[in-house]
This record gives sequence, structure tokens and C-alpha cells, in this order.
Amino acid sequence: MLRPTRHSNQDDDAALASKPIKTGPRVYEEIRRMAMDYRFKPNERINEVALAARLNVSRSPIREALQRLVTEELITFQTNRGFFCRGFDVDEVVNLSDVRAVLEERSVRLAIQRATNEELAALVDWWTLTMARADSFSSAELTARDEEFHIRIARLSGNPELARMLEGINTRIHFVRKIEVEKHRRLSTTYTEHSEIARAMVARDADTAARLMHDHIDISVADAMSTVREGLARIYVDVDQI
Amino acid sequence: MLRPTRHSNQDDDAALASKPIKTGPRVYEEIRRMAMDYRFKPNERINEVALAARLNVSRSPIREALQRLVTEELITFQTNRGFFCRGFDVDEVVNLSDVRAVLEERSVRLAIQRATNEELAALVDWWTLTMARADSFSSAELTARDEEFHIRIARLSGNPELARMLEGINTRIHFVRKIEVEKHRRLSTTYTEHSEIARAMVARDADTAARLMHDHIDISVADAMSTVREGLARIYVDVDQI
DNA sequence: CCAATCAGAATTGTCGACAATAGAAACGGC
DNA sequence: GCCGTTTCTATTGTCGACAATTCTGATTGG
Repeated sequence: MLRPTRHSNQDDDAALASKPIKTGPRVYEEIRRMAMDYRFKPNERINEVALAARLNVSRSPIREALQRLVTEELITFQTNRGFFCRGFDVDEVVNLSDVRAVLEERSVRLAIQRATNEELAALVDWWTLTMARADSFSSAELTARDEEFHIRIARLSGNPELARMLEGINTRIHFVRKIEVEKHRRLSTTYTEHSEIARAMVARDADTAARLMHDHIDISVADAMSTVREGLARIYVDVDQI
Repeated sequence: MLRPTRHSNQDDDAALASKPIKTGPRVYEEIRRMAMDYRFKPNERINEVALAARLNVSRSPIREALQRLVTEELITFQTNRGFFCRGFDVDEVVNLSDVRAVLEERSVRLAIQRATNEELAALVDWWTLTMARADSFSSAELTARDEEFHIRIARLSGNPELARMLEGINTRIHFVRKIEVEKHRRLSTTYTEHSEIARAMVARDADTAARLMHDHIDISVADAMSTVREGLARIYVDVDQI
């Protein structure tokens, strides 16, 4: 079969002969990533044509991706005015943490109730291994492992809706969590809490596990404020470096 | 005021002259409503051009609305195959109810902690009035009141994220809830549970209120199965009546 | 009779164009 | 000099068109 017309890809990554990744999903994922990392400044208006040019596509897939991100709360929208980056404020972080704490508690309880011994053992092993290698991970990688720990438990809960909601919260607090990870790293604080939670799960001690999980997540307003402050500094500094 | 000649428009509201409602939001709301009420059959493929014709718009706003509904879990999507109505199965209802129970518990607890006496009194009054008029309401109206009761509490919690998540769940279980309301009505079961919850809230008795709320929401798998069964019957009967 | 194959039809994915709206700049009256 | 108005520009909202893909169903070989 003959290769159909290639439309004007001059720079960027593309052009590797094969193009297995559909533009729609690719664009969505790319913009999502940008929003998660606050590559748009808080409340910044997002110019569709500029973004389209940047990603080498037309406005249609851009708009569809943005609309989708609107319901994910990563982007906001005003009719006839367009799309904006979400804000970045303390209240939101605190409120999301509150919801998250409740859901994660339920998550561990269900996981303890439903997961097999093998699954729980695998969780402990995986985290132990992760801890052993912790120093070799970048902050981004470590953050990803942190997120994965919680997601794994959510999966073990056997309730996909619960897992999905927690993933949604995760994407929204990804940025602050990354900052927290770096803060921890600076202070050389080890992640003993995850280990303790996993141990309580293996022991099928639901109350202890739930309590540990709650305390692990619960963020004081003071902590949130300092983290958000550091986040703001980072946003307005790192920008334009790429 | 004289009404200028309306040319052609056979069905729908149409065209120019007075058009205060933007098509984008209108289309979104309309499709959303259809999805909530299962006007699309479960897992049915949604034809974009047909839907566009039905709503007298082009495919662009249709697709944008659908994409948005995808992340609301009211619609599913497969690349190159298009959009589908979500399924309709017992597991989902059970899982959502589980999550909902947890969130609603948190909701009442926070509301008890943060709402003023006046706000709680207003809640009681409003529900008492609603009950008094219950017989004059249609099932749809009664369902809306039921939903509003819970949403009001969520708002009183002072945590907008919590409220938003509960609203998301509500739209997804709207259909089964409506069937439950009708079931209740057939059996002449009165809604005493809401009143009891509200009373416990006024008394600032968090544990009691939380327990009542949990029991109110918790759905046994058997109940869910019968409700879903009735829902399926309704879906495949009422269709085409409009 | 069934399975695989292959055209034709239907549907989705993406684009560029144009109209409608909002935003910015220039203007003028006070 | 300042505020409201007007004009011009930038951006969004929607559309129709075409390419790419999937679906349908008829055909053929076993």
C-alpha cells in the first residue's frame, strides 16, 4: 500500500516514518501532562491557536482534549472566553486531601477484606524494593512510585469506581505531591509510613491500617500553605526553561 | 409585542431571532440529560451525524459535549469507533453506592461541624414542606427533591470538592434512583429517613447522623439487582415513545 | 453450509474557513 | 487629563469538506 500524503511536520519529535500514536489521544495526554505540571500558569488563558501550532495539529483535537480536561477539573472554561488553567490555591488542596483521606481509608479497608495473601505480600515486596532503590530515583520517579503505592491499594479494593476517583484526585494534586516528595527528600525523611500501612494490611488489621492511612494523608492547613507557596515559586521560576 | 413570522422550523426551537442560549452549552446539557435517562440504550453506539441532525447543529459541538461526558463516565469512547452509551449493570451501581455512602457520611459530619443553626433549621423546614406536598409531585420531581436533599447537605459541608464528587455520582445513578423512588411510591413507603437524618443534624449528633446516612444509602446487592432489572425493562420499553 | 476475503457504504478524525464575540487601541468630548 | 465611545484586531464558535478507518454484506472457495 502506498503511503498517503504527510502533512507538513517540520520540527518536533514526529517524522519517525511510522506514526502509531493517534493524534487525538496523544494531544489529550500531552495537554493533560502540561496541566498537571502547571506548565500553564494558574488562571492563565490558554490560546487555542498557539497550542495547536505548538502541537502541530488543528484546533479540533485541541478543543476536544480541553473540554475533556474541564470535567477533570484540570482546566476551566468560560463561554466565548475560552479555556483557562485551573487556579492553584490552598483551599483546594486542603479540600481534596480531606476527600482523599476518606476514600483511601475505605480503600484499605476493602483491600484488607478482599485481597489475597499473595497480593498483599506482593505489595509489601514491591514497596520494600522501591525503598531500597529510593536514592537512585529522581523526584519525579519517586513521586510516581508514591502514587502507585496508593493506586495499587485502590485496585486491590475491588471497587473500580473508588480507584478511578482516587486517580482523579491524584492527577489534581500531583504537583503538590511532587513538591512534598522533594521536601521529604531534602529532610531525608524516610517513607516508613507506607511500610507500616502495608504491614498492617498483611496482618489484616483494618482499624490500624485505616488510621495510619488517614494520618499519612491528612494535611494540616499550615503544611498545605507552605507547600503551595513553594509550588507557586516553582511555577513562576521554571517556566520558559523549555 | 409582535412575533415576527417564524419560517419553516418544524420541530425543536430553532434558528435566529431570539437565541439567548448558546448552542455549545445547550447541546452539552441536552446530551447529558439523554445519557442520564438512558435515552440511548446501554452500550449503544452513538451516531454523531444523526445526533447532530437531531439537535440541528454540526458535529463539532456534539463531539465536544460527548468528550466531556466521557470523563463524567456517562459516555464511553473507543478510538476510530466512536462514542457509546455507558453500560447498565449491577456492579457499577453497587460500587458507586459504596463510594457514595462513604462520601455522604463525611458530608453530614462536616455539615454538622460547620453549618449554622439557621442553615440546619432551613434544611429541616424545607424537607418537611416537601414531604407535606409529596403527593402532588411527579416521580421525576420527587427524585429531584431527593437528590437536592443530599446536595444541600454536601453544600453545607463547606467542601466544594466533596459536593462536586457527590453530584457526579448523582448524575450517574440518577436513573436507578428514579426507579427506586417509584418503587417506594408504589409501596407507599414514606421518606422518614431524611427527616431523621435532618433531626440528628440539628441535634449535632454526628455519629447518629452518619449511621443513619450510611444505612439510608447502603444498597444490598439483591436490591440493586431487582432495581437494575426493572430499569432495563423500562429502558427497552419506553424507548421510541418520543 | 460456513469461513475468509474483498468491494462498497457508512462513520469517524482532522482540517481550514468564516462568522460571532470579546479584547485592545485609538478617538473625542468634557 | 480622564472616562466613555468607537473602531480595529485577536480569539473563539460552528460549520462543511475531505481523508482515514471501520462496518456491512455479497461473493467465492473449501
